[in-house]
Amino acid sequence: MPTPARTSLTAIVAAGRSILAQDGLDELTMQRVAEATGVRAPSLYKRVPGRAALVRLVAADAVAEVGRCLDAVATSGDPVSELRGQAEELRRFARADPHAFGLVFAPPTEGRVVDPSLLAAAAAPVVRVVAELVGPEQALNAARTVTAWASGFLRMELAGAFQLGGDVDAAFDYGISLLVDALGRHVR
Amino acid sequence: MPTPARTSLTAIVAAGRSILAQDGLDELTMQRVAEATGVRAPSLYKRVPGRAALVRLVAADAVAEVGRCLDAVATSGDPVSELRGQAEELRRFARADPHAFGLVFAPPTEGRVVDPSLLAAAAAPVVRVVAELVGPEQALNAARTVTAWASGFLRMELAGAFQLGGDVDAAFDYGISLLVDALGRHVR
DNA sequence: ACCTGAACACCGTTCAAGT
DNA sequence: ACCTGAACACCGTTCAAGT
Repeated sequence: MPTPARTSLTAIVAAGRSILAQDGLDELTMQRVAEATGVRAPSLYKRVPGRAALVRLVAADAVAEVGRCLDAVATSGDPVSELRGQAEELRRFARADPHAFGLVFAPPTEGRVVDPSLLAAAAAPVVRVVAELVGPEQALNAARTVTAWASGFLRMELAGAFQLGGDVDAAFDYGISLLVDALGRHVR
Repeated sequence: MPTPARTSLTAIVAAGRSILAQDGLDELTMQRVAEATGVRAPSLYKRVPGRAALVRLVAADAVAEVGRCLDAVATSGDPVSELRGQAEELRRFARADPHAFGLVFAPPTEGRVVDPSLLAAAAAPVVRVVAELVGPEQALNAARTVTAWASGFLRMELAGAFQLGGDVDAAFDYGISLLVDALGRHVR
């Protein structure tokens, strides 16, 4: 006899993101997710193949959110200030949800990669803004440079890797200014 | 009655790095390290407080190696080619030992940070080369920009995050060229 | 059709007992 | 002093049994 479902994939992923945000990846266990969704751990396997897949779904959810944020923030019409705004927006996200940010570019060897099409969608707003700055031919290379810098900087900042003193805010501003200036000069 | 030690901290860390390199972080278990060092798992606790600390020691070992590589490669006397060489050297390391590279800037929330002084030592060769390029005042900001870009780019590359097509080697070259040019122009 | 308790394999960690 | 087997808590996962 059929039984009504007591949870759903979206509820599971939402619970996963909440636990990740609050207590980190190690605490993102099947048991805690089950508890948060009002079900027992074995029931989760009706919706999700296993923990690794769940972590990947949670990461994908975070990537999608980042993409929406990056898109929403680029509305001024001026590519230079839009690109700065996107960098600052990414920094805001990283600080608001550092565990989720840390999952975005986790190496595939740990079994946590995000679906390629989702990564592409999240990167699209940056490519769009950068294209206005350097033109379509170099847009991809330029967007990759900016994205690499921003994600690397934020990861280092979150990891507490800036240990040589100095003003980290100033270093962030130095970096984005250097890139924006260099890319702006790239136009012809 | 005293018993001669059957293993050592250095042997434990070396075994840990080897297992990490070959099979990834999830396989870096106390049991596998114990097996590789010819001892039982509980004995490891005589040298190491626990798995989290062992992972940190392994990460520190990798960071120290990166620092030595970055130092050894900067000998041409020309800061521009030295900086390019350091970027390529970091890429070589990341490809040779992706799991170790992935551990270098792991977020502190996962409990894996490297000792600040070790990070400083590893970064020192880059700061030295960059200082020749932009002068001492902006050396730290500039080094942070280059390091953030390089580590972010390599992490994305290892994560398979470059999904929009294009030549990834060309994107790496574009990025380091843009940075070197911009920093070179920064001199006065 | 979905949910559950019980069970299994595995891991980190502790500790009393051995040498 | 160092090492070990045994034990404990915990987690991921499977599955037969329930509704």
